[in-house]
Amino acid sequence: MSQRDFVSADEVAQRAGVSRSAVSRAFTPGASVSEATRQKVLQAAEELGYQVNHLARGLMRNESGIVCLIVSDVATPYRSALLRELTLHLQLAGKVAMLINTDRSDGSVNKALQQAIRYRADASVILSGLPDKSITQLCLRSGQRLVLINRDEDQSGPLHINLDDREAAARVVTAFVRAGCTRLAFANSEAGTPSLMAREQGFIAAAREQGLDVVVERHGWTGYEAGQIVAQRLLTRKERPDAVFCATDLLACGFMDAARHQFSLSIPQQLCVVGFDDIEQASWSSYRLTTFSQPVTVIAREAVTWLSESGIAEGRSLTLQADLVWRETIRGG
Amino acid sequence: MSQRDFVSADEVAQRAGVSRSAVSRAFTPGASVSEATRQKVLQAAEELGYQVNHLARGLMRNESGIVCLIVSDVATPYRSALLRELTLHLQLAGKVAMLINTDRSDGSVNKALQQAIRYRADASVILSGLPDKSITQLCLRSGQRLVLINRDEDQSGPLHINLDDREAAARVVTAFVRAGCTRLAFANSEAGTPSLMAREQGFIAAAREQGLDVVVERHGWTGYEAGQIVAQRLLTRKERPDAVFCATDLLACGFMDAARHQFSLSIPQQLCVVGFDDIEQASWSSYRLTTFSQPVTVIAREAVTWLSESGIAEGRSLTLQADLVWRETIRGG
DNA sequence: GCAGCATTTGCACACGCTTGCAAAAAGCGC
DNA sequence: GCGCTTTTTGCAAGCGTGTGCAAATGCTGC
Repeated sequence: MSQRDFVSADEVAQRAGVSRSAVSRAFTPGASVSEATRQKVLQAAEELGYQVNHLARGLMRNESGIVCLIVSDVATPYRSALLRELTLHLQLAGKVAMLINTDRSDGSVNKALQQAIRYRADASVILSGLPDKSITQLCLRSGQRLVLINRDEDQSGPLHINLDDREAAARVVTAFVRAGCTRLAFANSEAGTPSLMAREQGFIAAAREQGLDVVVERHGWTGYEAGQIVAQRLLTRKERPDAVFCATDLLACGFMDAARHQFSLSIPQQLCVVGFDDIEQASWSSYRLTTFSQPVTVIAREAVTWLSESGIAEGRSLTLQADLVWRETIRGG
Repeated sequence: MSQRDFVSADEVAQRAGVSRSAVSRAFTPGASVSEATRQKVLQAAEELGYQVNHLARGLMRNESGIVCLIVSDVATPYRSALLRELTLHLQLAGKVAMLINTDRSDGSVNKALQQAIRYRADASVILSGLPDKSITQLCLRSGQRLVLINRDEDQSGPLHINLDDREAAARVVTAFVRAGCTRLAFANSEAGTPSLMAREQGFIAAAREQGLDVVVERHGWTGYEAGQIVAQRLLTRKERPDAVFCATDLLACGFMDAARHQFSLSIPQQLCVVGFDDIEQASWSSYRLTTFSQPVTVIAREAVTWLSESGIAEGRSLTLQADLVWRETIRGG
């Protein structure tokens, strides 16, 4: 390392002609300092370019101001949108985000949580994967807060934020039926995350209530290519589906592109499609996809207010509704 | 705050029946500990769920392991891809990423850098905006490393990583001319960042060498909608362009969608389009956009190796080439 | 000027860790 | 066993900050 030499409170104190405690107090809202000395301190700090050392402050206050965001596939539209909202709200709350990228294994989530502990993060938000119970217990025992987004599995202690995927899926069935569709299909990936599976199961259950069967096809990881592959499989069946619910907008985009360009199907005339997430691309005029919008802003707001509230925070479970935004990939509406 | 109570090295020492220094050394690679005690320590740590406090370690070692990533518009495809690569490489190098979201103002970049100083980040990587020189000087003086990506303005001290935008732009002109295009246009946003302007100017200059004029249209911020608006303006001219270089893939997507769906133009038969960035959507079969791929992996690797190399790091300037990936929005090739 | 009170200030300890230094232990050759 | 060298260990100081406590200062009303 090169010689590192940040200016410390001592130097500021010396320059301002006060004690070091005065400096500390000048930077602590509500501390007991006269306006006169506070000004002297602030000016000296300004001149020297002093910034409070948050490592040391965190050590003393036992509160680092750091919140870990644990997520895989950051570069995905929905994930990055959620990330944007979270960091934004965190910054507004005076916290700072530490970003940890995981692969799709649960092991890497465990490692990420350990990193969160090492930096004494005030809280961790888990957007992907599911950590071992022993690790989450360790976090909670250490007084670190935990937010699980769309992770389903309920344990007391953390804040759980989930969408009502089953209810959404049921609405899709209704819309398809109303559009006169009879051959329903569900396009999914093999990721098997709680929310994806809930959508699938909710869709099948609601269809059955209408006396309809559902063809399910799953492939790979939840992305554009998977959508194309699944389209390949679904659209070559003798009984070609006339309505497809895609577990994800990304899947839907791949699916629609394949349907149009390889199978020359027109949407929604010959094929209705609904997605989930309302990523930006869903509104592009090549897609105009009818889909459910994830309330990312609400999710972020709820998460941040919960994890930054003072006192001990009770574990809670929050279920939000996803709004169906109607565009043009489904007849009627 | 709830009662926070992380297990400390003392507790581990006590359980393992050794001194606190031994615990510290057991967690310091290359420190002087016998294998026997190290094992005792590691086991005790395991049992208690101990994790080294990196705030305290950072305080002592004068090296926090934190690297700040300063970026606006995280949710944008290119930015999030770069972010993914950076966090990935940082983690491989044993660092951890602190993510700071800025709006498009330079002021917010300054604030972000101050935050980086507060957490005593080992380095900061700036992906958007340009901080005041006084702040960057403060960073350097404090021994914090700085990486500026596509920020152009050269100052000694930081590592600068730039693309050869002008050269790329010249290649586009060549390709357009070879495709028989004569009415060239450039679609840009009003953001005016160095790389966007370099592409614009390089394009104009290269066209002039071929004796061709360029119509330039700029609108709003660099996104999909801007591309649509710019298309509106360019495609209603009496002399309709037959080749458009879009400063960004996102612009190109909006542009193409407008060209096709509102103006019923076919690409590349009636209109050639080239983008920049090679975002994922550029390869989607609705676009199949010919574009330049940003070497995000190389950028991330170079940045991380530079900022984590020991000794004092000389400021450097690195110029990379963007590869032209040929798809189907330009005739010939 | 003085007693009585509220406000401000500095001292010193604590936070959890690393590391130089000297003492203790271990290994080695005889 | 003894002197020697090498390895391991514990002590204690220090990193930069926050904060309780007691001393000091300022203010008020007489």
